Amino acid sequence: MNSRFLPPLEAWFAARGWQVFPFQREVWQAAQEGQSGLLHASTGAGKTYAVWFAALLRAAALAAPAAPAARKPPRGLRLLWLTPMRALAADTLRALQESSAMLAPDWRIESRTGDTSSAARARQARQLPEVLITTPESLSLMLSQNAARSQFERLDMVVVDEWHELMGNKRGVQVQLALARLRRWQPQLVVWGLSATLGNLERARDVLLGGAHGVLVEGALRKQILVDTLIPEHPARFPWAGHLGLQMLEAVAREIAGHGATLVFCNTRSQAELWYQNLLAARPDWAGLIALHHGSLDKEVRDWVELGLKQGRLRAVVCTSSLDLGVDFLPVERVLQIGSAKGIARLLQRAGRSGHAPGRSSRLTLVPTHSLELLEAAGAIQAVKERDIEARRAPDKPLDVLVQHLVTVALGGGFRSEELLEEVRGAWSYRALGDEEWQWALDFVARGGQSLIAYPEYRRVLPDEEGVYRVPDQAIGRRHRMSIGTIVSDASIQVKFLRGSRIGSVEESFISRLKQGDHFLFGGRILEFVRVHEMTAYVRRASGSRGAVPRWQGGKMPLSSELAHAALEQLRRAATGEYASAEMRAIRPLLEIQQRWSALPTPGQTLAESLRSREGRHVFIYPFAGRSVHIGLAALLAYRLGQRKPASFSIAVNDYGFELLSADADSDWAEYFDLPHGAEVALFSSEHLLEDVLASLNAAELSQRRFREIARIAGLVFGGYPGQPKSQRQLQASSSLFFEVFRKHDAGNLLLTQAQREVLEQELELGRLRVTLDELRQRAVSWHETARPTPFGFALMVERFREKLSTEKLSDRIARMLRELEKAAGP
DNA sequence: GACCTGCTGCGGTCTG
Repeated sequence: MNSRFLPPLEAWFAARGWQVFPFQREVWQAAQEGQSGLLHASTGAGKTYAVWFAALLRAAALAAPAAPAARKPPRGLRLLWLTPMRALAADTLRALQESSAMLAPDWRIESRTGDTSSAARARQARQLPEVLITTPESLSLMLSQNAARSQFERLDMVVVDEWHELMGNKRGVQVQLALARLRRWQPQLVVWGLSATLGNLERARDVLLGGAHGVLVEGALRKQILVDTLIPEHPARFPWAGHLGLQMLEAVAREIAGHGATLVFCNTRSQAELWYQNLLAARPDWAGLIALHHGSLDKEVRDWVELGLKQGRLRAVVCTSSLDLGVDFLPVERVLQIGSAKGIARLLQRAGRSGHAPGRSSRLTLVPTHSLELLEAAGAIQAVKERDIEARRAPDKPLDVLVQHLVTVALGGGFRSEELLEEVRGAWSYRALGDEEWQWALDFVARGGQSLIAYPEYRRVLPDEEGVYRVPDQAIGRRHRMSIGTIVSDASIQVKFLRGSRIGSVEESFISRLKQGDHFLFGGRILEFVRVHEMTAYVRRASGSRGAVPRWQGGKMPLSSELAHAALEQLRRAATGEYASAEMRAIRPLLEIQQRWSALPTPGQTLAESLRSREGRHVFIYPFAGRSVHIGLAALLAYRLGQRKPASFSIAVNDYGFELLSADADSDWAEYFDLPHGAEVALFSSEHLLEDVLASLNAAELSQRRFREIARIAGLVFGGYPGQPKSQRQLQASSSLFFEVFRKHDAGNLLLTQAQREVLEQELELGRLRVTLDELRQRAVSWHETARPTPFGFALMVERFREKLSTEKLSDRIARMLRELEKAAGP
């Protein structure tokens, strides 16, 4: 490409009254020189950038040496634009088409996800448009076509929008593998990513580019972001625990009434249902002006809500992360976050949903649901000011995604082992893939591994006489294309009115607890359950205002380290009497009770509390490391204490700390924490950490759950044909069958190893657990025997999570039960 | 005196 076309490009923009920013010029310059990179786009919509990039390519195409006069300019795909969401693809397509008359009148600009008619697909199969907007899944599908290579032969540039959303998960790995393939076909390929603010932008660039050289361009437009807190009117009477936060209902309703369109973010779907219902009850005149939006509602319902937001018809929408991304809702003026945002990145993302136009600022208001969240709010506001934002880690060589990719490539023209290995290692996540691991994956798709040799449906890929691996059977190819992707969703039950219109879906377990005639709250309405037929629950509208609320078994996100540290820092200041912010002044009375009865946990000192109650002996410890670390830590300590003296513990955790409870109130195990500094160090040792963690938790059961997802991605378990979903139970049965077969007959199966690794790394956050142990060993323990639960301890006592761990000998247990019986029976 | 968590995203077949 030739840089002399940069000035005309700028003139082109200027003629349309579009401002050109210095960082934009930087991207153009770099891309024209054939460089790849990452643009840190802290503000602005991807679709605007799409126009910039298309303009750049167009200028370059015009600059290329003219084709012989008689010939038409060559057609074919030039720019591939990847977005993580279909809604974004549609939005970007619209923006590009609006400028296409001026930009490139003879270019076709299409989206692969927009028009999925067979005519459109056939046209694209013959000849791709010059600009194609699509998703990671669709790109993989294209790579699975036999003629894939020729479709991409003219490709100049790939841009990955919202890369921060993809890089940390398996969808991002899928993108990495696809890019490695495109780069191999087209070594000059220019790849750019657009990313929101992350704690590790350089790494984000490296992951995208497979470690190859690239630039990082800083988008200079820094949006003003205002974060504040809705302080409870009577902080002293605000609950010490709880997550629903309906005490704030009136205050929230007043906020909504006093401002323009508002998004009300909730952390869970059932919470959103309850808030929507309660807001309507508090302001009946808002019927039709407020709406509900979450991932289990039917697409048609959600589309209606999104349109209403866009057109400015709605005053407020109560939602979950379903509205984190997606098209821009210009009218949104305010964002409310009910309960903990759990992380700074998420908070900024949500804040950015408001004031979505140049020059306008974003405003987010935190709504605490219990007292300690005031502390989190104070920390969050500070962290936002300092832009202390979480990093994202790319998964490390997930073999399920690799196995899927092998079949995709075998379908898309076939591969030779050594060549594909080299290509795969060009993807960041597989840069350290070992030869044995490669051989294992190859063997797995060729024979199904050791234990499945007898089953032809697992011989998915076979080498021909020339050593080219291909898929030998059409049916296998069809099945594979139907299950491409890394998103595994649980089978759920459709909810429909008797007349047939769809409302959404709930989990099977919830419906199975309902009897005919029972009422439940879903989609913002009270429904009466009628019957279940073929994975569909039929309902009718019900009168009344009460009903059970469906619970969905979703992910459990822990408080991020950044936010936890920010909260702990606020405690450090409070310990020295510094209460500078409104949040901290509101929580002051509570923290003073905490200090009076015990002490404040601070970054330099671990607080341990002990309490005797009717339930037994409690120890509370507050490392502020997030709930998943606390689960591992609590189980580990219980295990290590149990090694010294047989005991049985109940465990409770939250994001701030954990509780160990032993029913034996007279036992002296708790005093281990009260010994002179050094005695507890052995408990906090990170020696034999892995063994102890595995021994202390039911790791097999956790792995089995993980394995369900892995089996789906690796293509072991087929989700069923559209319109006839297998029930949850069927899916579980087949994946657990594989799990058992592998464990018994194929212990070296690397998918099993991967399941265990994912549990340790993602569910228990072993790395963070190790860091926490190191911190705990270095800090002094401040030990307090208290007469009653402190504010921090109370929150733990009401946590419902109770995990039994018993290293106690059966006889001791029976003796204890007898003692209790005698006590209960009286003299 | 206080309480009752758990997100999001995509894709596809067959017939005549």
